[in-house]
Amino acid sequence: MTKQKLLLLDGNSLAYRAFFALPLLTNDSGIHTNATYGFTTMLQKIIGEENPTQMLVAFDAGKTTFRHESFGEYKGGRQKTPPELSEQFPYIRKLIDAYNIKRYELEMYEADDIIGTLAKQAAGQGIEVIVVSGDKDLTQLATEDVTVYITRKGITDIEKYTPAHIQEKYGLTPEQIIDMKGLMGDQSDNIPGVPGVGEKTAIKLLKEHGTIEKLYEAMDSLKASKMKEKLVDNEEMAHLSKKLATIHTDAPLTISLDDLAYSGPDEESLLNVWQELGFKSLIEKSDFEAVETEQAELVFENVQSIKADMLKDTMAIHLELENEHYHSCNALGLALTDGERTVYTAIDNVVDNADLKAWIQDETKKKYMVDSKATQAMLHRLGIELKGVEFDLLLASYILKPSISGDDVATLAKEFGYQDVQSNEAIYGKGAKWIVPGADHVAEHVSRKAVAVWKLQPVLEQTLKENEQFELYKELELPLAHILGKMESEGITVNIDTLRQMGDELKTKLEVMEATIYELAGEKFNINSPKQLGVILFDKLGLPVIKKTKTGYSTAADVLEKLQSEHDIVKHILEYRTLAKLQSTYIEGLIKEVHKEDSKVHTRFQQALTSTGRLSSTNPNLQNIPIRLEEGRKIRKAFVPSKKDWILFAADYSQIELRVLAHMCGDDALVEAFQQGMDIHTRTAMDVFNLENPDDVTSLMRRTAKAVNFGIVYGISDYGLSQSLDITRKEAGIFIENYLQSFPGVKNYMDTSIEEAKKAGFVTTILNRRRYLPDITSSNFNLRSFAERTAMNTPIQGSAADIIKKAMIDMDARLEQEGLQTKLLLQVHDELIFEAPKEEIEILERIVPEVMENAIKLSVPLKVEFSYGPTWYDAK
DNA sequence: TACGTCACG
DNA sequence: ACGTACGTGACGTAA
Repeated sequence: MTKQKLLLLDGNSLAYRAFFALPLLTNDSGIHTNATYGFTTMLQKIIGEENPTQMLVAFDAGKTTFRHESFGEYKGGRQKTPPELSEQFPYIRKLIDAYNIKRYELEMYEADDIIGTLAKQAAGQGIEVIVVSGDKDLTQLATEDVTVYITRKGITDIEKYTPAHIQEKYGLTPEQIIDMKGLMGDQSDNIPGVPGVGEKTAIKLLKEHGTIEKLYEAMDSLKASKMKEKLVDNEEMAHLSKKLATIHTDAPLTISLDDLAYSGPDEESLLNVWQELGFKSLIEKSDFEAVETEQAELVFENVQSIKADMLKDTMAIHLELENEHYHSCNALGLALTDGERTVYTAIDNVVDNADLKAWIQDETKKKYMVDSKATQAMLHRLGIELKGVEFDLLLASYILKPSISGDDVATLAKEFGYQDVQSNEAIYGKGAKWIVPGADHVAEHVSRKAVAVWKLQPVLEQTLKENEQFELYKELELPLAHILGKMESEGITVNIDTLRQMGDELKTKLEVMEATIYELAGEKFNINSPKQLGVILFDKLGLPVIKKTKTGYSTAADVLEKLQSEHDIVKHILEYRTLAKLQSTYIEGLIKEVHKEDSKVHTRFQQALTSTGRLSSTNPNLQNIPIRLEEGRKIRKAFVPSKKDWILFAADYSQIELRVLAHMCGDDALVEAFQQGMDIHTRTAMDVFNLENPDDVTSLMRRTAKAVNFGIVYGISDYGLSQSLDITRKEAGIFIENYLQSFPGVKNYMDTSIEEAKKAGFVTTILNRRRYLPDITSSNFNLRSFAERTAMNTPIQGSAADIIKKAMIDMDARLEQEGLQTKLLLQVHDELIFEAPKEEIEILERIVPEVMENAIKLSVPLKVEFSYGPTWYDAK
C-alpha cells in the first residue's frame, strides 16, 4: 500500500487569503466569486501536486472559543467580515462537499486546534501530514512528519515550513514559534505580547534563553535596560500571550482519521457548482467529460430484425436521432427493452418491419420513452403513427425539476440517481467534431437509454404522486405532447413569394437609409455594430450619453428615442434598425426555415424548457412574429392556410394574467371588475387616480394604469415602473401605493407568495406546477429581490400557461368529437391559431370561445376574442 | 461564444 | 444603499 498522506486545510484563513489576494470578481448572477475562485484554484493545485489519501478542511466555529475564557479581548477589535466575503462561505462549503472533502468545525475551538489535534494523531500513526493555511501561527505544528504550507502573496504561491526551514529562516524550532508570538503578540488576533518587542528582539531573546519561561527564570541575571523593564512589567501578559498562541493538540474531536479518506471529487456536483459560480475556464480545462465513468455491463442484442415475440405489452422504447432538429434530421436506430431483454436495430430495419410498425401504432401496447413528441414526429415522417405513450421521461423530469437544462438522457437520468448511460457528447462529440461512431457503440448507447427509461419510470411516477403532480404530468403535459407533435408535423404554410417581394422592397429602402445615415455621420461605418454606432453618436457627434452597458455606450431604442431631438441621424437609425430586424430575422431567417417539400415551416415547441410552464418555439420561433408595428405586421401576410378556400382562425384570451391574479388573490374590487365585464385598465385608472366616473379617465391615465397592471403581474418595483413610463421613481412609487391600497387583496397575495416561497422553497400554479426559488433566502439583495418578483409572477404566468394547455387538450378532443377538418397549428401563450375550411367558420365561432373559456373554472370569467381571414395578417 | 439588441406574450 | 420590471428566441458583431 502506498504511504498515506493527510492534507489539513485551514478553511477560514484560506478563504480570507483568497478574498484579499484577488480583485472583487462578480459572476453573472451578481455573486462575488473571488474567494471561491481563489479557494478552488488553490485546491486544484494542491490536490494535483500532493495527491493526498485523506483530506479535511477545518473551520472556526461561532464567535467565542476557550481562548476568550482566559482573555476576553481575544480577537477583539477585529473588523467585521466583509459581506462580500460572508456571502461566499456557503459556496465554499458547497465546493468542499463537491470535492468529497470532509469539512469540520467544533464548538469553542478554532480551525487551528482541529488541525493541530489531527496532525498529531496522524503523525503518531506514521501518516505524512501537510497543513495548509494563510496564517503563520500554524508553523508551530511543523515536525519531521508534519509540513506546514503557508500561502504567500497570491493563494497558489506556497512557502513550505519544515523544522529545517524554520531553523534556517528564524534560527528557532517550531515550538519556539509559540514563544516568539507570546513575546511579540499578534495584532490580528489582538494578542498583546510584550510592548516594544518585535520579531527581531523576540528571536534574539529566544535564541539565548530558549523559552519564555526560561527567559523569566534568567531575568535576574540580565543587565538593566529599557527592554528588561518592559519584560518585567509585562510578565503576566507574556505568559498569557503564549498560552493564547498555543495551538491545542488535544481538542475533543468527534471525528477520527478514518473519516477523512479522500478519493477525488464528485465530478458531476463539482461541475454544477462551477457552473453556478461561472468558472468557465475551469470547466473548460477540466477533463471530467472525457473521464470514462465505470458503468455496469449491459446485455443487449443488436438484431437485424425485431421479431413479434420480442414485442411485449409494456416496454421502454428509444428512437435515436442525429440531433434535436427532428423535423429534418435522420434517425439512427431504435432500442426496446422490457427490463429483461434489450434489443437494438438500425433504422433501416424499422420502416419495413410490419410487426414493429403495428406494435408502435397499437394504442394498447404501452410505451415508456424520453421525448415522446420528438419520437412521434420522427416516426410520423417514417410513416408510422406512434400510439400508447404511457411515460415520458423528459416531461416527468420537467415537472419534477423544471430547472434541469438539456434533454440528454444521461443528464436527466443522473438527476434521478441513474448513472449507467453516457452523455451524447461522450458518444458523438459536439459541434464540428460531431460524428457517428461504429454501429456497436451506437447500439449500446441507444440500448442504455432505453434501459435508463425503463428503470426510471417507476421512480419518477412515484415522486410525481408524492408531490401531487402526477395529474399535471399525466393528464396535461403528456397528452399535450401528442397535440403539439401533431401541430408541428402539420406545420403552417408560408408564401415564400410574399416574403421575397417584401424582402426586395426592404432591401431598396435599407440601401437608401444606409446612404442617408453615412451622409449624416460624415463617414461609412457598420450601423449594425453597436460599438461602431456608439463611436459615431457619442464621440464624433457628441450626443449626450444617457445609459451605458458593461461594454460601452448603450444604443438601445429607448436611449435613441430620447436623443431624437439632438440630431437627425437618430431617427434614421431607429428606422433602419426596425427594417434591418425585419429583413434579417423575419424575411431571410424565415425563408431559411421553409421546407421545400411542402412550403411550410415546422416549428418545434419546447415543452420542457421554461421555468414558468410556458411553451417556447424554435426553428423558427413563431411566437414572436411582429404585430405591434404595421410595417412588421405585414410579415403575417405570408402565413396562409394550406388549402384553397381555407382561412386562418385566431382566438386569444383577453387579460388572462390579470384574471388569474383576480382569481388567486380574491381581491373584491378586482374580481368584481371582471365579473361586471369592465375595462380593467380604465377601472385601475379610476382607483389609482381616485376618480368616480370612468369618463374622467384620460387616455394617458389609462396608459399609465395599463403599465401599473403589467408591473403588478411582473412583481412590481417602483424602478421598473418608472422606466416603462419614463417617470420618476417617486411618482411610480405613489402609483403603486395607490394601487395596492385600492386592491388590498393583491397586496396580500404578493406578501403571501413570498412567504410561501420562503417556507416551502417553491411556488405553485393552479395545476400544481412548481418553481423552486432557492435564492428567496439569499443574503444577496439582487438574487433575493429577483426571487421575490419571481415568486409573485410565476403563479400568474404559470397558471395562465396551465389554462391554455388545458384548453388545447379540450379543443383537440372537441374538434375530433365534432368531426371537423379544422387543425390547430400554433399557440402563442394566450392565443391559439387554427386553419379551417370556410364552412367550419360558423361552428368555430361557437365552440372555440366556449372550450377556451371553460378550460379551467375560475372565480372570474375568462374571455376569448377571435377573428379570421385569408392570411394570419387578416386574422386580427 | 458572449453581448447588445429587438421581436413576441 | 443595493439595481430591476416576468417569460422567451434569433440575429449580427466582435472577440
